[in-house]
Amino acid sequence: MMTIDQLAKVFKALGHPTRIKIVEHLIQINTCVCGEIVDIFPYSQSTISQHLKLLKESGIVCGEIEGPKTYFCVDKAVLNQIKTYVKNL
Amino acid sequence: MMTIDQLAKVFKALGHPTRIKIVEHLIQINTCVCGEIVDIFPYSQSTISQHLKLLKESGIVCGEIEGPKTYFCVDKAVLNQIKTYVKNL
DNA sequence: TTCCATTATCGTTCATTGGCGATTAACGAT
DNA sequence: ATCGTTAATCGCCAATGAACGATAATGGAA
Repeated sequence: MMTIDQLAKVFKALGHPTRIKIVEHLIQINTCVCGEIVDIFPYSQSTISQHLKLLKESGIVCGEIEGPKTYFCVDKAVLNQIKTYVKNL
Repeated sequence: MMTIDQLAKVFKALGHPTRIKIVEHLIQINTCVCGEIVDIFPYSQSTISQHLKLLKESGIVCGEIEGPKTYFCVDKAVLNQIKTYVKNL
């Protein structure tokens, strides 16, 4: 089970339109690199990188460094815990 | 359907442990006044009032003024929309 | 090894948040 | 009409967030 603090962190991470859209995109295409997200959104590379960092720190997203690239994806386990929590509210 | 911005607002409102607990409490007891919440949490009346204001502005909570008191409750319609959204993620 | 591509981090700026005490506003009861 | 109860608002402060450009760091390719 997630603690309230962990839950709050994830909700906080989702509390920004751009980050919601990033998560939706990650779910759709399963995995992608930072640059691809930068291309989609009208924000600078550093801003997107910062959003991804927040999402990672909350646990909802994980990133695997592979060479010079980092592959980001949604952590299904965490997502499922969020789903379960919200369902039982 | 809710817009991404509305969703983000609700998630942001839930992005604080105290506010999550307030919402959980409101769901359990259906409706209650501000003072009752102040009694439960170790924060001042003004702080709790501010949290409730944020929750109201996000739409997840509504408050009905009745005399000197305000009765707060969770907006089931909004909650259900959140549930639906999260389920379909 | 030198260059390019990719991402992370730093430093800055402005706005927002979270907490508090004090004050104000609104209403009921005396 | 005054007083007590209840909640909202104000002003303050320290901390965090969101955006940016610039810089650093890493690894592949030439």
